[in-house]
Amino acid sequence: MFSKACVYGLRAALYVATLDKQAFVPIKTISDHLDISFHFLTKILQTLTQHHIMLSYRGPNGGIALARPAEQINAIQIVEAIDGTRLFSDCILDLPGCGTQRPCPMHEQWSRIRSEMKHLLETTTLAGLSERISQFDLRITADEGGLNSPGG
Amino acid sequence: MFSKACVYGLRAALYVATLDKQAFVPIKTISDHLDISFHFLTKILQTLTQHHIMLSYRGPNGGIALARPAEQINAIQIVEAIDGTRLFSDCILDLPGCGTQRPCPMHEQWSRIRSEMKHLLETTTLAGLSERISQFDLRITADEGGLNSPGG
DNA sequence: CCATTTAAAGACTAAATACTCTTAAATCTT
DNA sequence: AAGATTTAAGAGTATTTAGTCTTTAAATGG
Repeated sequence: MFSKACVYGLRAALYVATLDKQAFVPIKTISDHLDISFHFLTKILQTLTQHHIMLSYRGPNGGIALARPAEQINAIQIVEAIDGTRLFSDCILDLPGCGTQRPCPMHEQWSRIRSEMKHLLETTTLAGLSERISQFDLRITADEGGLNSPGG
Repeated sequence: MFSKACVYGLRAALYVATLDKQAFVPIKTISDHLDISFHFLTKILQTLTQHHIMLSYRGPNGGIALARPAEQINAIQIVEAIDGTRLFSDCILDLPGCGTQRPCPMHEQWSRIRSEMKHLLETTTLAGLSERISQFDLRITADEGGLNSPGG
C-alpha cells in the first residue's frame, strides 16, 4: 500500500503529536521508541521538513517538531510528501491517460474507492489520531500494549 | 497499489476473456497486443496456471486459456495469486498483530476502506469487465482507442 | 576556542521488484 | 525421426526501495 518510508513517517509524526510539547524531539528518541532505524528515519523526516510539515533544529536541545498544530496536519500531507500523489491518480490497470474521457473498464469503480481513501486521509489529522490514542490507549509501536503500558 | 506483475496479469487475463474463444492463445499474441514483455508475461501467466486460474498447453496451437468460465474468475483471485493476501490484511501503519483486539489508531477506518476494496475485487468478474469493454468500447491496451479501433 | 550534541548530505550496501536471456520439455506437423 | 512451435524453468541483469555508514554543518555549553 504505502512504502515503508511513508509508514515510518506517519508513525513518527504521530508520535511527536502525542508528546504534545513545544520542544524539539531528537530523532534518536523517536527511532528508539518506534524501533525504526535512526539513519533511515532521519532521511524520512528530512523529507517532511523539506515539505514544511515538520521543523528541525540542530545541536543540543535540537531535534524535530511539528511545523504547525497537529489539527492542521493530516495524513494525506505526509503520504503525498513521501510517496507522491500517484496513488491517488494512477489507473489501477496502469493505462496512461485513463480517465472519464478514455476510461479503463475498472475506472469508475476504482475511482470511487480511491476517493474514499483520499477522503479518509484528508480528514485524518494528527490531532484526531493522537486523541484516539490517549483516549483508548491505542498503540503506534510494535510492542505489546498501548503507549501508557510499562516499557512504552 | 498492485505490483506490475499483478497489473499485467489482470490485463492479460482480461484480454483472453474478451477473445471469448475456446482455443489456447499464445502468450506472444497477448504480449504483442498489450505491449508487455513476452518473457515477463510468461512468468506471470505461469503463476496464474499454477493457481488454476488459467490453463496452458505447449506446442503448435498451444498457449493459454481461462481455466473456467469468465463469470467464475474475479479480480481478487488474480490479485491474490500474484501479490498475495497481505494487501487485504496488513495494518496501514504496519504494526504486527493490529486488529480489533489491539488496534492501531487507524485500524477501524482503514478496515472499512479495505473491505470495500476487497468487495469490489470480489464482485468484479472477467465476464463483467469483458462485457463492459465490448459495450462501451473501453480499452485494456495503452494505445489510443478502444479494442475495436484500428490497430487494436 | 573546543568538545559535544544534534540534523543534513551523500556515498554505500542489501533486498525486493522488474525485467531479460538461455535452455529444456512438450506437442504438433511432416 | 526431424524440425517447428510453444510453455516451463531457471539463471542472470537492471532498477527501485530499504537501510547503513561516514562526513559535514549547525548549534550549545564550558
